[in-house]
Order: sequence, then structure tokens, then C-alpha cells
Amino acid sequence: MGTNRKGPQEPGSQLILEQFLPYRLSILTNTVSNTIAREYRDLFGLSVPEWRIMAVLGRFGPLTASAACDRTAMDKVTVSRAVARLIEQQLVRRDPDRDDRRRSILKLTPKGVRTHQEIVPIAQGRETELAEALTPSERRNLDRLLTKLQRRASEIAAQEETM
Amino acid sequence: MGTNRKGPQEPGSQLILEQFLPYRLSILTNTVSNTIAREYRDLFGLSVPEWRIMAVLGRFGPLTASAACDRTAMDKVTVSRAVARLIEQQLVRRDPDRDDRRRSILKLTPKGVRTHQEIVPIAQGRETELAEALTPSERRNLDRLLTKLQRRASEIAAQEETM
DNA sequence: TTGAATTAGTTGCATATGAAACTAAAATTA
DNA sequence: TAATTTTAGTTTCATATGCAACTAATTCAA
Repeated sequence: MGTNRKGPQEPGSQLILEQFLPYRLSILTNTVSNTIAREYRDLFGLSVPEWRIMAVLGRFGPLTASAACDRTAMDKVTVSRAVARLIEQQLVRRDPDRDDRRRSILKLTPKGVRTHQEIVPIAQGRETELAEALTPSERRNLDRLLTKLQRRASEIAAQEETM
Repeated sequence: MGTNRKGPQEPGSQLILEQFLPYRLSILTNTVSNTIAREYRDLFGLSVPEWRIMAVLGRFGPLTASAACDRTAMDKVTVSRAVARLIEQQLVRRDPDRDDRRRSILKLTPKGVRTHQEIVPIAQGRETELAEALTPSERRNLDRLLTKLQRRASEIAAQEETM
């Protein structure tokens, strides 16, 4: 309001979509994700959830499905289906957990390890290409800002949940 | 590489998912979008694409569907379906364009204007709540960084397209 | 113990999505 | 002006998603 220009059909307050943070984040993320998703699909036949599972298994070794959920912040349904396809493609193996038979242990197969090794540099290359739009100090800054925003966004989401 | 610690199953280079920019953007955006989407749905029965169409029509007045695509960066299919539902709900009116009969002109109905006026402050409130995680100077900074990243991301996407 | 509540993970269902094919109108070219 | 190409927008179809219900195993409590 205040000095805010009034819009063509709108006597009250304006929303300047192109400056609206949730919108800008969404556009940026979609631009980035779509590019990357296409590349993973074309080169490796992997979806983003599938690739994320590979990434956490590659980094943190054998994990249960729920640990993979935590690590990737993906829904358990999403993880369950991604894992099913990875097993089909023989990139991941599932062994029952002896101690708790509800669980199973997921790990990369040798083929999975090889694929993972191929993808990582490509993923890093894309990230570098993107991050090169910023100076090193800007990058550190972005890092801090994203951390703060994520913390706040999670708070808001959690709060909303209990209403 | 270099001093990079080697992971449990991975002799080569590592990808630290929780520091990987595309991943972080995706988590943040999903956290924000899901919260907002739930609110729009619960309060107004609108999906995110629907709300975005309302927002650009509220801000930029009567538009064709393809202008709405450009303004929202959404797919024409998404726009077409969102518009169809908005017309059903009598929030948007579609009039044929006299000059070019392939086109039609979309505008908010009076009811649509009222709904828009109700939503804008809520949307702004959420954004404020989120942005309050940052100081004013951090916000300006974020703004700049997002602009730079978006420009680069679009470049990469466009380049990829022609390959 | 044994019955109730929790947790791990999968499946069913209803909705969302986007690529590709399509219809209709307009612009371009021959 | 007729044939071709392009553009606006919709529909179709195949896939993705996520909630809710489910199964099976485990933990908790009486």
C-alpha cells in the first residue's frame, strides 16, 4: 500500500509477482531442476529421486529406506518407488536387516558404484557452472542466506502443521 | 577430490548432497511452496497455478493465455487447465479476441477481483514472515544473488535446449 | 505374556504433470 | 489465392506424486 501503484483491475494492494520471494525461488528451482533432470534422464535413465538415493548411498554407505528419507528429505513413498526402480536396474541391492525384520538395508551394487562415479562429476560440473555466476564471497553469502531461509521456512511449515 | 574424504562405497570423488546447490534450492522451494499451497487450498480452494494466474491477472490486467504463460513461467498446458478451473469457479472470464480469433482475453471477474484482494495480503504476510529471517541488507543481497543465478540458470537451460 | 500402539515400508487411488498430437486461425510463401 | 508454415490453445496419454489405507514386525503397557 502507501505509495504502491494501483493495478489495472485492482483498487487495493498489489502483489508484484516478479519480486515475490516464493515465486522467484520456485522459478529458479524449476529452471535448475528441469535442466538437471533432463540430463540425468538422457544420460543415465534416472529420475531425480532415483539419483538422490544413489547420491546418499554413495556418500553414506548402506542405509535403511527411512535413513534415506531423512537424508534426502523425500517422502517415504517417493523413496520406496525410487528404490524399487533402482533395484530393477540393478543399481541397488536390498538385504533384510537381521536385527529388525521390518527394515532392509540398501546399498549400491558394483554397477551402482560405477554409475555413481560417472554421475558425480557431471553433477558437480553443473553446479560449478551455475555457481560461477557468483563470486566466491557471494557464494558463501548465498550459503548463509539459504541456511537462514531454510530454517525459517521449516519453522513456518512445522507451525502450520499443528493447526 | 584432493583432501576430500572418501566415502564408504566410493573410491572416487564425493558429492555432498546437503551442500549441493540444486538440492538445497529444491528443498527450500518445496518447503515454502508446500506451506503456501496448503494455505491457498484450505482457504480459497485454489491450486498454485490457479493462484498464479489470478496474481498476474490482478497485476497486469487482461491478458491472453500465452501472455500469462510468459508472466508465470508455467507451461501452456498448466495454464490452460488452471484457467479452465478458474472460469468454472467464476473467478476469471474469457472473451474472444476480435483481432485474432485464435486468442482469447482473460480477466478477473468482480468475484475474482474480490478473491484476489483477499489473497494478496495473506501472500504478502507469508513472504514477510519468511523474509524476516533476514536483515534488510541481507534481503537486498539475496535479491541480487537470485537475479544472477536465475540469469545463469536460464542461460544453461537455453543452451541445453539447442543440443 | 498378551493386547494396544508405533514404526518400516508398500500399495491403491485420486490428482497433477508435461510431452506430443491435435484443432483452428493467422501469417507466410509461391 | 492456394498451399505451407506458424501460432494459440486444448485434449490425450503416459507418468509422477502424495495422502490414506494397508501389512508386517516391533515396542510399550497392563
